[in-house]
Amino acid sequence: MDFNEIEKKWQKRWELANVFEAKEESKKKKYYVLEMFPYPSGSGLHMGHARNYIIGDVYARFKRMTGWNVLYPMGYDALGLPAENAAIQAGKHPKIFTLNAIKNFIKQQKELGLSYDWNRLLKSCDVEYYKWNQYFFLKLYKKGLVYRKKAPVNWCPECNTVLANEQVHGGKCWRHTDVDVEIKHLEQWFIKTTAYADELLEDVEKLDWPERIKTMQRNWIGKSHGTDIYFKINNQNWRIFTTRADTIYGVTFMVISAQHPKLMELVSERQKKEVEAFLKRIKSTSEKDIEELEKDGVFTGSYAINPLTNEKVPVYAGNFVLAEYGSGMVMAVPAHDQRDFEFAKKYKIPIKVVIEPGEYSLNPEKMSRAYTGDGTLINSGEFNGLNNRDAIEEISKYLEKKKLGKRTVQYKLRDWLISRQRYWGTPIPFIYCEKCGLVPVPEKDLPVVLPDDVKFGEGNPLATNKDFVNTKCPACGGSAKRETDTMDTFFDSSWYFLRFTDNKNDKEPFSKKNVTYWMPVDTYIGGAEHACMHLIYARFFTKALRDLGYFKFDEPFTKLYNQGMLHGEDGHVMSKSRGNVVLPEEISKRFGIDAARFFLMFVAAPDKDVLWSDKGIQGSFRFVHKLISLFDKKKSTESDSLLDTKMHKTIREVTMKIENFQYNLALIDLMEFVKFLSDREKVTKKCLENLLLMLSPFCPHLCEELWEKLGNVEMAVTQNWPEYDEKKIDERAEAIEELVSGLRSNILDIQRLTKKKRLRKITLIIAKDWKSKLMKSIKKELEKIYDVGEIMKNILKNKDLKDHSKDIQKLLPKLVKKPGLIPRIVLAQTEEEAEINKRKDKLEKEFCCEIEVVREQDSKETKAKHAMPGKPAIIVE
RNA sequence: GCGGGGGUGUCAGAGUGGUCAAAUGAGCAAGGUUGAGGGCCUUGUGGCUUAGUGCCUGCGCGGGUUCGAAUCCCGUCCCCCGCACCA
Repeated sequence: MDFNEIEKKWQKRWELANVFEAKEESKKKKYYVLEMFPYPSGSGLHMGHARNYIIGDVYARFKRMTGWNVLYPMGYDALGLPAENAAIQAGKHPKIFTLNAIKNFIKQQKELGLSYDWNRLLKSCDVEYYKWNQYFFLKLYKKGLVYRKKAPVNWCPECNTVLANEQVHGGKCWRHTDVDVEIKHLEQWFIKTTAYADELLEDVEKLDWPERIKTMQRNWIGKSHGTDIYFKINNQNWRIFTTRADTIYGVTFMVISAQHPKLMELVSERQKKEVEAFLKRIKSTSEKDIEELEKDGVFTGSYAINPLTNEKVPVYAGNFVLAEYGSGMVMAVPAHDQRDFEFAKKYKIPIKVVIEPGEYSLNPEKMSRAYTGDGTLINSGEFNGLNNRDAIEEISKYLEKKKLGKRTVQYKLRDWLISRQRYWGTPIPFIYCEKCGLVPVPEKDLPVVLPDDVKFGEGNPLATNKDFVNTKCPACGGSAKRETDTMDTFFDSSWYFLRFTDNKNDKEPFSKKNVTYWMPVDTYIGGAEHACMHLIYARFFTKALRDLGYFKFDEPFTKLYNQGMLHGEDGHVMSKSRGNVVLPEEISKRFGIDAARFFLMFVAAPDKDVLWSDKGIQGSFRFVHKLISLFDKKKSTESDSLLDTKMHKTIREVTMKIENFQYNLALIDLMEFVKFLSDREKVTKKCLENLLLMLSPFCPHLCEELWEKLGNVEMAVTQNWPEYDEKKIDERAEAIEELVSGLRSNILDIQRLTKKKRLRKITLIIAKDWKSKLMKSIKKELEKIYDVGEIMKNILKNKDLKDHSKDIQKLLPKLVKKPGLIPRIVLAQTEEEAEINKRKDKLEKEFCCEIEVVREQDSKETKAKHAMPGKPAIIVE
């Protein structure tokens, strides 16, 4: 069988028949499956990406077959820095670079057999898409959710432009490795995400998301209760935020962020040089880099007055204080905060203890680290003796009364800095007019089209394009200049899922009807790396648009599924630079894409990180062949209880497991089913059909092919998912089968161990003591009826049993109040014996010897005593 | 630094209080098939022992809770991921 040929054949047929098209008119209930908006990287798609999409594809296919009207679209987050970097370095225009990359992606994705509705395709670099970015930006502006503020940026004097953190390497420019990056403060556009901080936090509870992602979101929003305290510095009030108002008597210095916009106001003439030198030492704006650095700081020359003690303490500028959080300045209590402690030690600042642990006393001279635990207040004036937790409350109240402070709520979540000084993004639709100031582009003048003809590598490409920059003021008609900042690409990915519901609409971003029908996304699939930023922005956007009246739902993604990462065989993340990339097309050539899909879904649970294995896929390849040869078997129309049991049980298990994303386990069940069918002489057509249908989400091409070979005209993808009948599942038939096959392997074992090729006579002695087997069966039955833990608790109430855990099992039946349960199982003994007798002929034939079946009580053999409960003993002559 | 996740057999990975010496696949070994190899099929694959039952050890390391722990708790070591201008 030529796999690549059948892949092409079915991909074509699916496309021609439009089987994956999502339509709004349907009697079925809608289901929206979505994978996170991929960035079409220039290096194409590797196995790691493939795994992600296949996880979604399996689910979408499964949902379609189980009776849902499924929307499963694909689009590309096409704007962004890598394309622009390529433009600067390789001289390729970002548009050509990106469109090529997308073309490649689509081709590769189609070869994977993914069941997207390609009619819904989106590219965020199309004007038809990004004009709606501008539209929404203006809506948010009107709603008062957009503002401008100075913020620090990386600046390369050589490139004459702003650099992304990514373009800064060790404080130097990525293109000019000997040029120091400077920090500039520029006016930037912000979106007030914090306006929704509370709702974003509260609604986390409503989401059916992995608990760890929810935790990360909560931490990211980082709501904390604290107190604003006013310290006088140079006769001006400076607000500082603290969660530890209880330690205010322990303040021995203050630290202002090195990035604080008003820092220079505090710097005295004498200290100016030193501070400037310090600022130069700190190159990058990135917090990551700051926090990896050692605590570093410099005295500003100013002193702050503690509002409660009236003590004068020095103000330092420091690299470990965040300008963006709280007030950008902290009161430092070295005795009770580790960072403050380290700083104080370094600059020989006094340490003042204000909390006593209780069991022992703290000596500021001898402390090796800060004491951050709870305790009783000392050295704190009238608050001495209070427990420190109560003191937070008391001191805050006191400060409020004296108008020296205020209790507040502080969020770690910051407003979203949305402007980028870059070309390859959505132009921010604003105009600067000398007379009228900042003027929004009127909605009717949208879109502001990104010009193609620009120069890269010398300053900001948009700013140097005269045709773009020079324009007329929409208010007064005078000459004016366009905003040259573009939007963060997270803006694009914050609402793309809405556009999929109505991607061709040129009158509005989406119709209310469609968005109401399809949204919210039922299952959203993507990596945990988006746990904070993208998912917060998208949630924020949804809430903001809801309040603008576009729809009524509060949350965009009902359920979130985090897929794991695929690593290369060397254990590292797959990446071109590591050279451990595995390409789907190469694997497909060797094994067919279905075997690859099978392996990827089989190797581990979809949410786990796994290692690619070239050897491992061999097993999947073998399975595919086994499956194909299964179809050469004789087909029978007659079924039996064992076959029914296996089939219905498999359907039950597989259905449940796919629903829960336990693809790996579902595939094991299917493999075992195939093995079972292969070992039988005849199989029914129904079995084979159901098998194919269940396997079709994983190996769609091959299943279509085999499905057709069975004589079916309608495609497998259009079929309904097989249903199971609980009544047809006969656990006992299975148990007997197990017993007999166990017997067989026992005989084989003996053959091997005795090295006798031919056994003359085998005596099977059926043990009288079936207890153990019985117990197991009983327990299994019990588990269906009771919670086992409950039963154990009941047993434990009987004190005498405490030391006899092994006996507990034996006592289980006594606890069973359900009559009839035990007799039914006891009955099984004789049935099993009969079953063995039935198979005797077959076994004799197989081993070419005589087989005798006796019951234990009939046997004089002493060895019969050792007959294993549950398995017949065997005597070999 | 802060936040999140994870350490299971030769390997990749199931299993998250009891039916566990631990699914499944890979690897390795033996046997069968084959002119040979490959492929395929069967069996085995922690240790000791038995024809079989059994016992010991065992899920990063050290403690604890429990009748019972890979699974829960505490401590500890190591690895991975995110941290706001990468998407």
